[in-house]
Amino acid sequence: MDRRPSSPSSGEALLFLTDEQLRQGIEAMFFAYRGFTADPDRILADMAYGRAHHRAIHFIGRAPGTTVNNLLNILGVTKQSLNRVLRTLIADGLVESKVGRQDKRERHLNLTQAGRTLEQTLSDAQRARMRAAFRDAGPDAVAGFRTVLEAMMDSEMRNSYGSLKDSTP
Amino acid sequence: MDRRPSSPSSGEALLFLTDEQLRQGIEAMFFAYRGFTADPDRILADMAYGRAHHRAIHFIGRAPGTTVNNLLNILGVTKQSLNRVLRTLIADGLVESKVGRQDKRERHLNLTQAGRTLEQTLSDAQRARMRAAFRDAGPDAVAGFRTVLEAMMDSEMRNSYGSLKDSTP
DNA sequence: GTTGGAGTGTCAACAACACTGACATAAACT
DNA sequence: AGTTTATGTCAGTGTTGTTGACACTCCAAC
Repeated sequence: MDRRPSSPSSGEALLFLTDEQLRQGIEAMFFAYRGFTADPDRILADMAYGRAHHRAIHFIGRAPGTTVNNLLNILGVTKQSLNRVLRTLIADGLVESKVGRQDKRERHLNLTQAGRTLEQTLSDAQRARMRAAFRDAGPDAVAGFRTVLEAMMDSEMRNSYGSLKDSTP
Repeated sequence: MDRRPSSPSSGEALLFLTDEQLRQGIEAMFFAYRGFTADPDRILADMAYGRAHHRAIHFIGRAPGTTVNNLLNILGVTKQSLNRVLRTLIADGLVESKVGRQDKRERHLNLTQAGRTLEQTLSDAQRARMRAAFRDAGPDAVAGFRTVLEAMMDSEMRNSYGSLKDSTP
């Protein structure tokens, strides 16, 4: 019903995207995301951790000293959900939580040495796959990949993403 | 440690990917996937369904008459997990299951009219976002996006993806 | 032709991780 | 002093994944 054959009509540089092309994009996203999380999932399955722990560790490693509230915004989960994960990570000595100096209500989160080690392990597996995919696809494809992904984010997410992207020049 | 500055050295068209570039790719994937599922998730939250129902409906709509086992391979979950989802969808009259004619062990799955309607609703939301992202990014970026995603899949997934991709010329 | 194994689908119970709602504490702000 | 903000916790619920056990069907070897 929404199907437009690939016959241009106006003078603009419009993209005529068929239903089928869009569905293929959707499925590519589904399968690729599964591949994307497969390696860390395998590693974490052996420990008592899951994907939620991985995400917390990743973003704490990425923005050391971040507050709980900031992490909450990045991850987009409830504080109860995050708290369950953080509690186990702190109890297991992978993350440390320090009361803020200026604002003593805040807790600043950092990875311990053990936390950094696990972060490296998980991240190595995921980066290896990403590196292989990037290498197979070539530089132009990588640029396109990034462009489409950024366009697919919600605007609030784009803010979180952008601040992380710019934080390490 | 793995950090290589962007200075080419050999004659090959190698990509020098810094740790930072790879991390950005990982985060782009994370945030984009959230955006990608956000719209259907919102719609499904009002009904008694979740993302698993969406996936089942999508792939049944995509490959009508498929068997439970085939769906299992595509989705990559246990048959028990899929069965719970299918049971509710069948009970609610969105999917119908017919015993195979040749092999009576198999069940062939199809969307009912109501099922097709829901599939359209969910798919419309997701396609709209995908279309907007594709349009913003441009044709070259779209091609790159697809290339990288295909390279990121596991090989078994690539088979499922490929067969779907080719099924509708 | 019967038996045994492989393939397929179903039911039950459990674990992980998300959610809401309510509440407590401490610090900061006005 | 009263309100807001940041964080943590307890209890309850829902979705979605898991394993284990079991029934039915097919096919092939005996």
